[in-house]
Amino acid sequence: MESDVSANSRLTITAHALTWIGLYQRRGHEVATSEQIATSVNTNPVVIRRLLAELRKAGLVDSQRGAGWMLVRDLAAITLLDVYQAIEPGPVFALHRATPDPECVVGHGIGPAMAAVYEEVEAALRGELAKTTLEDVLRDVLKAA
Amino acid sequence: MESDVSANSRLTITAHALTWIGLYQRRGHEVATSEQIATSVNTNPVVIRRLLAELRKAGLVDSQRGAGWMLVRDLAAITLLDVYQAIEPGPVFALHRATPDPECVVGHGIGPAMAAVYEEVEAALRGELAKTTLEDVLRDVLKAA
DNA sequence: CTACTCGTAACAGTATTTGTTACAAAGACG
DNA sequence: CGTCTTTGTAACAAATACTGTTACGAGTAG
Repeated sequence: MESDVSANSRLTITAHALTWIGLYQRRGHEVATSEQIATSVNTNPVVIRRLLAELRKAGLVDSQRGAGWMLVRDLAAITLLDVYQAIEPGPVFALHRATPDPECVVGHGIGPAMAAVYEEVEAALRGELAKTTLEDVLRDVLKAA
Repeated sequence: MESDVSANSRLTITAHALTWIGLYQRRGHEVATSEQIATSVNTNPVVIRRLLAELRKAGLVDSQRGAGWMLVRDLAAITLLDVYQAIEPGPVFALHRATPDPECVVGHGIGPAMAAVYEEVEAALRGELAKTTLEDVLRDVLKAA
């Protein structure tokens, strides 16, 4: 009814996947398959492969056919900002879809004014995401168990 | 191609509308019509009425049939956070759509862990939006002219 | 060769945002 | 009282995004 599916669960899913791989590797395994991860996340393996493919482009994970996925960096060296930037290239806020009336004072100047604000907002958002590493996330997860 | 329409322009449009009303009133007019505002924003009047209707619920503006819209508070007393909260009730990030595997350590603990992070991120976002008033926006707009 | 898994295209279903038309409702005013 | 203006909303279409799903080709290991 008001489940708000507009919001992205991509960061949640991806952080979940990476944390799972990290814990699995820490327990002595080489690689994790997308199906194993998908079982924990409760989704389809293709969803996992799609997201992890983005992370591979960003150099956070690597994969091998017939085997599975592995971390390139340690969990402590990956922040949520790294993950966010790998999977969410777009901004949170957008300017006008259609160019406002340039004859109007407000229509002329509102774009740059709002853009300046949005830049600071996104910087604050990124700064906050950078504070948390996946090691922090795993610590919280294990503490809750 | 890469226009990123996923991002919301609602905050931009609404801030534009309020700033326009504020300037119009400052020039001696009582009310502004949705059609006047829509001309400056370059959109349909119904889009303006829909967004301003949300703001009316939040007590930021008022309207009269056959007349138009007016500010309830001064521009200096309205922050972008006020506007944001009036039109964007949902969070930026969402948790899993389907409940993750509760048998898995990660699946069990990842939800609360990410929720805690998201809460701080949204707090930072709100804090940043609260720093700017519509008076600040109007000042920027007039400075650019 | 066989089996396993990744890599990816293709598609459907759902939801949101935006733009648009249409029309009823409420006031202002002569 | 009748007319005109504008709001208040419903209804609909188009564009976009996200998620889930099936299908199948492409590597790699044993």
